[in-house]
Amino acid sequence: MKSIELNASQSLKLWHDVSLALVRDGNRDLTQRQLAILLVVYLEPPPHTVRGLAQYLGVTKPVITRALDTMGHMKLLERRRDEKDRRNVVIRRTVDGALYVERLADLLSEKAGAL
Amino acid sequence: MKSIELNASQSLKLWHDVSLALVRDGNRDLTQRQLAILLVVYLEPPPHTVRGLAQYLGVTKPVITRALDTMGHMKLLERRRDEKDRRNVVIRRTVDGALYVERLADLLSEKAGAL
DNA sequence: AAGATTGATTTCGGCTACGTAATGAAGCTA
DNA sequence: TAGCTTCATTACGTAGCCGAAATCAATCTT
Repeated sequence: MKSIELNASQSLKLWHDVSLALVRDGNRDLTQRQLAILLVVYLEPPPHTVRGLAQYLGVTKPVITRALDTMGHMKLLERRRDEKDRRNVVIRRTVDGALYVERLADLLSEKAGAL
Repeated sequence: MKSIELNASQSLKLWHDVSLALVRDGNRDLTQRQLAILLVVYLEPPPHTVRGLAQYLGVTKPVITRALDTMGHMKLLERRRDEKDRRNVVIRRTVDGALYVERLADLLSEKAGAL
């Protein structure tokens, strides 16, 4: 496995390179908040609820609801009622979302390797 | 100097951690595009023009103009007429902008170190 | 000097996200 | 079962960014 040494200046360059690649790809779909939410759902252990995400990210619940609307429509994740307590909505991963995150990881990996 | 080994999964976690920190800080000011523009200005050698940035980032010129309006108002960078060819606008760094980028670098460094 | 070209900005109508507050729906309590 | 509490969503008015096309200013061409 390829690996690198990473210092402050290089991590900044990594952020620059990846941001640049995302912008060039026309990746205007997700806001910073939406991407953060997506990563939490895919990198933190489930279950995820609206309230939980809102609290974890330090934003209001409508922010989460709207992000779920948008990303749900993109099929990047999925809402499901919690059958144990039907007030809750459980956010679940999807195949498309997993692919999206995987592509981001590939991009990061590629840019990190090029440092 | 602290340094780490970075693979695909870890770089993804780094992105997650930094995104999360930015969202939690209420860092809702800059869009992904704006941040990308800012980093280009601060990490790539000058001079930077509207046309040059637009071409480099693969966006239209009005996108750059508007981003400069916004970030100029935040004092993150500065417009200046090019005296050699007064059609051009040269984008210059500012103290506030440098501090902003530096804080991002610190954040990245901190999160990278914690991996 | 007239017209074409180049660089940046402004205008336009449209879309998306925002925060706050109100509403809806489910579960809990007494 | 009536009334709180909790979770999520919707409503509402505001603000910002979008792309495309029009405009403005400076320079170049001939």
